[in-house]
Order: sequence, then structure tokens, then C-alpha cells
Amino acid sequence: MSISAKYQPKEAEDKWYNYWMEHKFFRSVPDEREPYTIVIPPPNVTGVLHMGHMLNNTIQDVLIRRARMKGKNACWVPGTDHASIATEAKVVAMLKERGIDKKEIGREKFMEYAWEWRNKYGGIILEQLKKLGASCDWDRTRFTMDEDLSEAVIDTFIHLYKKGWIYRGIRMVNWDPQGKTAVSDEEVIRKEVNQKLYYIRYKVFSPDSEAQSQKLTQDSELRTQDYLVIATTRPETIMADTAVCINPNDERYKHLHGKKAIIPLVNREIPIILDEYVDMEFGTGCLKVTPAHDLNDYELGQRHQLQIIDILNENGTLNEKAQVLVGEDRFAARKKIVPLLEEAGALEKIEDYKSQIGFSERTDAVIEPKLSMQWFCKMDEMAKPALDYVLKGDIKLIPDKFINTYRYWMENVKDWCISRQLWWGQRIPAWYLPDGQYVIAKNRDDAFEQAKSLKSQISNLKSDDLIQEEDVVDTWFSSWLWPISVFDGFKDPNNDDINYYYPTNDLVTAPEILFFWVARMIMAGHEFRGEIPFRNVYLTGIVRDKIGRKMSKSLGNSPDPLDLIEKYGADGVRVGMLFSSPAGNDLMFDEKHCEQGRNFANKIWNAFRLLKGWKVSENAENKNEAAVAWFESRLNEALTEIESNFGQYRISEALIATYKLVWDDFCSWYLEMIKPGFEQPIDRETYERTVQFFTDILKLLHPFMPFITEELWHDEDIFGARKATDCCIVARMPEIGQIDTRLLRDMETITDLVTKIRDVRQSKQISPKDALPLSVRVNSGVDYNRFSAIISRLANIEELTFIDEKVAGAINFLVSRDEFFIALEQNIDPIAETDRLNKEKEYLQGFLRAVEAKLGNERFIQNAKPEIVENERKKKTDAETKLKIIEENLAALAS
RNA sequence: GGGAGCAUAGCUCAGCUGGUUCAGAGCAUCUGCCUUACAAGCAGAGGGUCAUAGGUUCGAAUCCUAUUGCUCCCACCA
Repeated sequence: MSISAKYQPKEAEDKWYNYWMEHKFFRSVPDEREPYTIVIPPPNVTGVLHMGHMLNNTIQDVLIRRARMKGKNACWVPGTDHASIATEAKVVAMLKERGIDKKEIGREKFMEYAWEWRNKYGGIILEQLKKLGASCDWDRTRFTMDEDLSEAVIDTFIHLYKKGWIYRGIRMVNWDPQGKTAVSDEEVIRKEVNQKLYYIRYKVFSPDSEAQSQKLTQDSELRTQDYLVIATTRPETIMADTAVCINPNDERYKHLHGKKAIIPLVNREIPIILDEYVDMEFGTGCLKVTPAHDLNDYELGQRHQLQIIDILNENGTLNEKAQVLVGEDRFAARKKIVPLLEEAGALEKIEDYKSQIGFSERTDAVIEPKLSMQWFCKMDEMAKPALDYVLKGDIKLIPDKFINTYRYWMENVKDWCISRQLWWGQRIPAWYLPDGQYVIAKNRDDAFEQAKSLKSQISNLKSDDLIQEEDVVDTWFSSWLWPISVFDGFKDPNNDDINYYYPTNDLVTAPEILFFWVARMIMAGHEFRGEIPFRNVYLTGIVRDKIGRKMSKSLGNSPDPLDLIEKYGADGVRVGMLFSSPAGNDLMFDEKHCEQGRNFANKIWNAFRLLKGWKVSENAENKNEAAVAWFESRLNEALTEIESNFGQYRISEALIATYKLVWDDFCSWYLEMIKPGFEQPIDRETYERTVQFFTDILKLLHPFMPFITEELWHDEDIFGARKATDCCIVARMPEIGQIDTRLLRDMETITDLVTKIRDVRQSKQISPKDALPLSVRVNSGVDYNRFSAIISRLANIEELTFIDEKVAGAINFLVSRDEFFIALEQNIDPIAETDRLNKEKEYLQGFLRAVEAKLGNERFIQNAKPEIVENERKKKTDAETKLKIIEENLAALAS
């Protein structure tokens, strides 16, 4: 019965994933083994799997599977993040489609819909991860809005409030007019945008002369000193101006000192103030000051006690304070105000201009600086220990180039705006009394108790009089607790899980959330458990397309990961993702890599088919001792290399080393060496050793390619019947054994020789089927007898003879320092041969000159390490021997 | 504006403490093969002034300086 010549991933994937689940191989409970823990960076509950997740989770799964196979108690905790803004936006949109308005139905009803939505669509991404082979402990799946995780959020809020690290205040915040909420500085993405710079005239008058001002405003013919020109990118905000500011040192505007200006369209008088903040070089040197809609202007306003006029609604439309264009969106207003200004003769010119604009990370809306009452968390005290952990190396960032960025951020940390004007999330535990005082409490009863003890003016305060804060906390205020909260470390700080699994080992995430999330987890770890949350942070790169663009939905350049899995198999895609993704470097994704991964799976499959087809004979002679001994050493050498790569988190290099071991050394060389002839049996010893090698290879491959390895692991012809729980996923990684370096080196000479003979065949057009005679004059210490069977097999040599004299007229070449001769019936071309030898001679002479120059240099002899000098001497004798041989050959040709 | 990183074969990248195997891998290209595990394969070959210019050193792809060109992060110039 024949089996398919190609590996069919689909059935194997479903079969073995279910099998692993049934036998609870992903399940982890504390025991006496050493734990190895990863908590997943919880993807948005609204999310679908994209290439970034693929990379990130493949790496985590490789680490987890390898740890499991190293005998550790591997625990990978999965889950999702409630993602306030993104989810609320989706639910609002869904309701809108059904004709339901969020405000009308109210908070409670809205939350019902939102939960309904999340129960229905949330967590699709976790199902997708299973297709990839992710070996998460699904029994531990958590959601950042689970009851106990939410409780942890409230408790930590209260804790920090009691410490005085949480406060409430009116500040200029980043307002997202689409999400209608404040967002933190970190959630604002700056992008360069083509804009216009509008130059607008403001009439000027002296406040002491009321009459003159009257006259001016009525005068149609304006002279330049009668007005000033400001430059702005936001003409729609002029109605909110409360001053014009000039630099006191600006000679051009000395005449404006002490005067007032009049805003066009609304004709409101504003003072002209002096402040060195104004850059004389930029624009006109006159700055319109709009304290309500610009952070700098706000600060300037504070300094000069300016009035604040807020002309924008929460959704970014103009309110009645604007007086003109009321109800228009800020961008529409910007366009529409232009003709109005023109009409009023106030528009001088418009120029193209490029500048940085802030966009909301979650909704991509243009951020509006807005004054509002928000809750803040003080960061400076928490930042210090969090910085120290990284600087001292208690927590390692991989690659470590991120330490600088981390340090910079931690040293310049600003207070964290933690309130969000949303409903989907943990509601801030602040309770307001009718007089505006508030208390922070876990529930209404506690709040009421506290409220009663306040020196409140309110008599007969009833519990129902308390009104809870409408805002929820920032999503990151729950995810910063993730490594602790998934193990119930808040409710029950001494439970077995948290004591066993915490601190976790590795965190695998993207550099862009180093501050959002990683830094804050470190702070939370220190603050709430006095300990780091993880030891290593592996930072992945961004997945880009072939031409270097970031993969994104809007560009449509991102393949659907599930399609890729369908096409190349999960193992193939995993290998494809890891082929070129060193830590911290962006990954230029090319589907070709997945194809290569698929081909690799197929190669393994076919090596297995070869083994499976062999008949073992007890009588067959074992001619493969050298090959077996060599591969054993080679395997151990590769194991060492792979071990070291993993130790340094060079995961793609570990994969490449494994790939080469399997494809080149095992398949191309080893199997070809020992492969019996057609219909010939193989001896038992070679067979058994080979099966052992194959077993070790399956283990080595398993973290990268879990499905195919598990599939082959269970083949009864090769491995016999296995117990239900005897699976590759829980097999022990092979231990590193002895390496015979001499043998490895000799075999390299042998493979060189074989390649050389094959090259001769190719260039002389000799069929591989024709056996050739080979003679050797040995000058090195290589024991060719030991390898003669291998040489014969791989290069199709009929006989290897050892000689002391040259063979005249034969093709000859050097491998190492040994001379080989192939006597052919066809004669060699003496001219071409002389030519070839002369070229080689020239090269060797040059080489020898360089080596001799080095050895003749006393400072080299003195300064270089002895083994380097020794090596140079060896190079010299080698080259001399070769030269001598070549000269002999040339002489022979000439005669 | 400040900081970090990168520049090696046509493409994607290794090259770790300066010195064997130092100029390497995969893909792509070319040549020959459907050879009883595999054409998703086998065998072989070609391909590079290590961005540029200096410097340190007995010795530099590797260390230093400058230049050029990209990339990323941070920053409130309207």
C-alpha cells in the first residue's frame, strides 16, 4: 500500500489539535517541576487574526513547546482584551444600523448589547490561534472584563487613590471626537499631513482711544499699521481666540505693544500680549492665542490669565459660542470660513504647509486638544523602580537596543490620563455627593459610609443621593495587571497559581506597546507584588510586505493568515514566518517563505516514506558505521548550535540550523550514504540507529512544526504502537552527546571530494550511471579506507585505489592536500589543463605571498594569539604542498 | 529639532570577542537530470570594491570619526 507522495496538512492538523486537547497536553497545573510561563498579549476582543499576531504567537508557541519538551511545566495563558474604544465603537455602529441610539437606551441597556456582542463575536481570534497550533492552556482563558479581573482594577484604583497617586483635575487632554473620549498621550499617533497655512488680518486699535477704534472699524481703507496678520492652520478656531501674542523683542511689532486686536467675523476685541514663546521666524511673528483648543496656547493663557472660550462640541462640531458656522464640523468649518474671511477682507493669503497632526490610535480621528475634567494617575514614583529593573538587567529586553528608548520614556514620564468617557470598561469607583464632593469606594454602601463621615453640608444624605462617576478607566489600566490578574493574584495574593507561575518567564510583544503596556506591567508588578512580572521581553518586528509597507487592512496588502494556512499548512506558515524574523527587526513578509516551509514539510514527509519502505534483514552486513558515527556527531553539533541560538533568542537561526541539519545533512548526505540499493534490505543496526536519529529530528522540529512531527511520531511501521499519551508534544528533547570533531572534519573532506567528482561528471558530460575508477595519492592524514563505501555510493566509483605515483593522462584534482585521479578513456585536453593549473598556481602563489608576509612580520608573531600564528604556518605548508603538486603536474603536461 | 538603528550577491538576511572554515545562507538565475523517498525534487555552477572617505591596528565587513542614503522612536512651533 502506498502513501501519498505529498504531505497533506489538513487532516493531520485537525486530528492532532483535537488529540492534544483531549489528552490535556496544554493544561498546566502547579507541580514539582520548574514552571515556564508566558501570558499572551491579549488581542482585542474585536480583533481578527492578522500577520502580526501570526508572528507573535508562532514565537510564543515555539518557546512554550520547547520548554514543555525540556521537561518544564509549560503554561501559556490565553485571553482577550476588552479594548474600550474599539469595542464600544463597534457596538455603537451595530446599534446605529439597527436604528438604536446609545444615549437613548442608556448605560445599562447598552452594556447588555455590548456583552451580547462580545459573547457572539468576541474571541474569534482565539479560535483562529488554534488553527496555527497555539498550545495555550485554554482552561485558563481570561478576559480583561471578567468579574475578578474587573474587581482587581477597582481595587488597584482604590489602592492608588489612597496613596495619593490618583487625582482628578481639569487638564488639556487629547480628545477623540469620534470616540467622544479622552485618550492618553501614548494613544496619539502623529502623522505628517499636507495642510494650508492661512494668513488672516486682525484689525488693531489703541484701547485708550475708543473713538479711534470706532473710526478704524468703519474705515474701509486700511493701512498696514491698522492691522496685523496672523498665520494659522486652523482658521475655524479664530472665534475662540482670546489674545494675539507677539515676541517682546520683535522690532517689527513695537508699535503694537499695548494695543488691542479685533477678531474678524465676530468682531471681538482681544488684547495683544507679549511673550518670548513666540518664534519671530515663523509665519508672521504674530500668534493667535486659542487657549481652549491648543496646548501651548492653553499654557500661554495660564501665564497671562486669558479667558478661555471653548467653541467645540464633543463630536468636533462648532457650538453657539463660535457665533458663526455653528453646528458645522471642524473640517467643514475650516473650508467654509475661507469665503467668509475673504468677504470680510480679512484673508491675506493661503500657503501650502506640512505639519504633524495627532490621530487617535483607536479610531484614527484627528485628535482635538480639549480642556476637560479627567482622572490621572501619577507615574513618577512608579517609574523609578520599573526603570531600575531594566537597567539592572532583572528584566532583559531583546534586543537590548530598546533599553535606551525605555529609559528615555521612564525618565520623562508624564501623568497618565486614565479616565475615558465610555461605558464599555470598568467604571471609576468615585461617588459624588450632591454638593460635588466625592468619595472613592468599592460599592455604594462603602461610599455611603464614607460620605456620611465627610464634613458635608448636606443633611439627611441618603445612599441614593450618591451618583457614581460616569467614566470608565483606560483599557490599559486593566491590562497592566494582566500577568498578576490572570492568576488571581489580587483577590487571593497567596494562591498556588500565582506563587508558582509568577514572575512569568518570557513576554513576546511588539515594540510599539513597550510603553503602553510593558512598562506599565513592570510598574504594576512592582507596586502590587513587589516583583517583576516577567524576566525577558522579546520584541518582535513589524510585518511588512515585500516592498516594505506595513501590512494593514486599509492598504489591502495583508494576506489572510487562515488562507495561508489553507494553502501551505500551519507548519509551513509557521516556518515561513520564522525564516527571516530576528528579534526587533521588521519582517519583510514574502509568501515564498511559506512555500519554502511547505516544501520543507514535504521533504520530511518523504524522508519518512523512505524509512518506512525499508526492509530490515538480520543477515545484511552493516557497511554504514562511518556514516552513522558521523551523523551522530553532526546531530550533536547541531544540537549545541540550536541550544545556543535559543539561549540568545535567535529563533530564526535556530530554525535555519534545524532546517540545514534535516535537509542537507540528514536527507542529502546521510540518507544517501546508507540508502540500500533497489529491493535490497538494510541491516538492523543501521536501521535502528537511523530510526533513532529520525526520532531526535522529529523532536527538534516539533516546536517549529508541531503537526507533521506529531503525525509521523505515531507511525506504527517505524515506531511500533505507542501509548495514547506517548506523543511528540511531550517527548523529551534529545540531550547533547559526544562530538567527534576529527570525524566531522574528515567527512567534510569526503563531501568535498564527492562534489568534485560530480562536478567532473557534469563538465565532462559523464552520466551518473557510469561508474568511474578513482585513484588517490594521500598526503593528508585522512583515512579514505574508512569512507570508501560512502565515496563509491555517492560518486558512483567502481574502485578506489591508493597509489604512490601520478596517473598520466588522467583527470586530476586536489582535495585538501590529497591528489585524486580519474582515468578516462577520453583524453584530457593538455592546453586547457595547463591553463587551469596555471590559474590555480597563480592564485596559490599570491596566497602564499600574503601568508609569508604575515609570518615574516615580527609584530604579528608577537601580538597575535599563538593558535592564529600556528594556523598561518599550517596554511603556508598546505599551500606549499599544493604548489609543488601543481608544478609537478604542469611539468608532466609539458613533457 | 533630539535620539536610536540600518546600509554585505538581483531579493531577504547571517556574519556573535578584529585573525582558521571570511566573504556566507535561503530565494531567484544558469546547466544537466522525471536516478524506485521527494520535480513541492536531485546534482552542479555563476554571482559581492562588505554604502563613501579617512583613522586605529601586525591585521578591519567587524573598532573609531566624518559623509551620504534609508528606517524607526520621541518632541507643542502656530
